Amino acid sequence: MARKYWLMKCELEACTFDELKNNRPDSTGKWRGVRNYQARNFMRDEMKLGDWVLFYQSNCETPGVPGLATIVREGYPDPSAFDKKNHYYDPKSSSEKPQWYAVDIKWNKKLKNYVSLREMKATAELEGMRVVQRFQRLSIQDVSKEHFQKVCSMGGITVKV
DNA sequence: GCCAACGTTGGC
DNA sequence: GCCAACGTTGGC
Repeated sequence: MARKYWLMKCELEACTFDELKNNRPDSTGKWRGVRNYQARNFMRDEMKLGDWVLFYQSNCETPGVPGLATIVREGYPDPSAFDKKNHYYDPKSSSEKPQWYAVDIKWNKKLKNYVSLREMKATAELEGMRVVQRFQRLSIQDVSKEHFQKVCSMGGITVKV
């Protein structure tokens, strides 16, 4: 099956890209707390081991992509939805009938140059990419191979895709 | 099942 | 901190 490419948004205060590398066991982050059905479906149905991820930082001074990650655990029921004390607790979700899913991602490679959203918007080849569209709030987005490669080359690295 | 109200996202 | 857009909720 063909490998897929994704963009995952993370707010800076949640976890920076460097923190993912240095502060997490095995440089692996558990992507939990997503409460949007479209993003849920991507995690539950489509993200596969080894898929590439553009790690995107939102809600900060210079939104953009600092680096790459890979999927190391495919969709599994999000445990934070079962935990009453958790901010993301959802009574509609149960282990018998989970509503929400999570994946784990692993730090992979830092781009030589940070690729800002502003640059991406100014790049003709990235036209049509979800993230450059105004008011695009989806936190997990599918990315075409061409767009993925373009962002990597803007970041100063080449990746075997 | 419509749709107004509300909450959240996220760039600027 | 503003505010447009959009997903979700809930009354009817």
